[in-house]
Amino acid sequence: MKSQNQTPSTDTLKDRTHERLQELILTGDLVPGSKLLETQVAARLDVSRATLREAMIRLSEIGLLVNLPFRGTYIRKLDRVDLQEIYSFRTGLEKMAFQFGWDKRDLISLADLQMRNERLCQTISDNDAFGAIMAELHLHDWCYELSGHSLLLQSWERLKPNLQFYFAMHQKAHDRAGPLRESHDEYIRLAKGDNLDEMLRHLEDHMQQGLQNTQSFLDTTSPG
Amino acid sequence: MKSQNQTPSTDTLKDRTHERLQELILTGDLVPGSKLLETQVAARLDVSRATLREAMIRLSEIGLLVNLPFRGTYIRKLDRVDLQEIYSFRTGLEKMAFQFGWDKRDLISLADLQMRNERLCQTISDNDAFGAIMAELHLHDWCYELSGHSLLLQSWERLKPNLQFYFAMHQKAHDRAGPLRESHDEYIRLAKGDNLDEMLRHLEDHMQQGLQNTQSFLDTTSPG
DNA sequence: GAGATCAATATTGTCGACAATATTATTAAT
DNA sequence: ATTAATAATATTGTCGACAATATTGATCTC
Repeated sequence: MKSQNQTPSTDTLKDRTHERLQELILTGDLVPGSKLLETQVAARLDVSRATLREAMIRLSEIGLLVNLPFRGTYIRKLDRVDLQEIYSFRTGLEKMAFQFGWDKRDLISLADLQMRNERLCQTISDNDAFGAIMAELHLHDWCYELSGHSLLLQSWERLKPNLQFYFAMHQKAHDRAGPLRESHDEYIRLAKGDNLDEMLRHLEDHMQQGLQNTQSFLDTTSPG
Repeated sequence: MKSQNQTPSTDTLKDRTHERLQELILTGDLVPGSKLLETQVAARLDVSRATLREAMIRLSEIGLLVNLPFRGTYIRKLDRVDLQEIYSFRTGLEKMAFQFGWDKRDLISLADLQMRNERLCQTISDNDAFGAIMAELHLHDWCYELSGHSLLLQSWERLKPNLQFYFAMHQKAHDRAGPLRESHDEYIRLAKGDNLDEMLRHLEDHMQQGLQNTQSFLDTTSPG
């Protein structure tokens, strides 16, 4: 009667703990810069310390947590320079993605892109701030999936939570803070077009604009 | 009398285990594709399973190990497509590094570059294959350090062990397999010059050549 | 009263044992 | 003899306890 190795048990407690802890960080439930007490967090998530520690390692690798041996693990702090690095690196990655994927575009994938943009516009119209963040990231996922480059995709998947972190903090600060409705119009237009260089050049602008938007709230919040 | 928090205990057993295990993989002591039995490896390294597991997670994140939940952890396999991805991604990263660092070059850093190249030539002359691998990687470290971009550097540090892995396997296959003595002459010349575009274009060729060299042995070894 | 020295507490690092799952060996049925 | 079902074994996942280190608090000296 058991499903046996039909479903080969892909879910470990460690993985679920990883997910839930990331959620807690991205929600802002755990405040940036604060120390994470293993016993306390383990109790809150109802897992053992060993399991929690395994989950935390991956978040430390990504950069959402910072681990100091024997000293403790801290939530990443908001920092202007870090944010700039995230964006400049992201720009480079996304340019790579478009270069790798440019010739792989077809009607199906372009229709997919169109859909992702429409979903983004929808969430913005609905005033669903969190949904808009997720929808924007999902829109940008497109080029990485298109590229068919697993290392590139992995790298983006590692970077994404950090972006999401800043987005969430931004959103938490002033609560009308998501992307603008027409912010991706040019992006989509060029992605559908046939001029790669123009697309790459636009990416710089697009990212710069995104950085400005996200960066703005850092002045008001943390003076350092 | 105790040094106290003068030296804030940066060394954990987990970290040393991580290093040693990576060493074992890169030496080819643990054969590609083979399964890693936790009890066995833990005994060999004289650490507990919990400690070993924490060390393995980081190696899995990098890609040197592949973890299947409840099934086990395996040494990465040699694969032609993977190697191509490593190289194409590396090309993109290194182009980024040169773009970020181009204006930061000065006499000191260029002298540093020169020294790294000389050391590489020296190890090649000495027929020190392993040393040559390390020296070549260290030469390429230069541009990432120059860029001053921590995310970019991190990304390179993650990719590097995988390259080293293929280099080591190559070297193990036919044992005269390191980089050629003059392979970096053009690279150095352009890095010292004032034409970024030319440098970037050369990078493509340089990497393509490196790929060809490293890739060659895959045919003879593993047919798949 | 400020600063240093040492004890007490809290927190992280490491370990060995148990539980859950997968793999292998055995048996039974056709 | 081949395949399916089941028992036995091996391996990974998870836990609670102990050891090592850091942090806090108290005591002492000047």
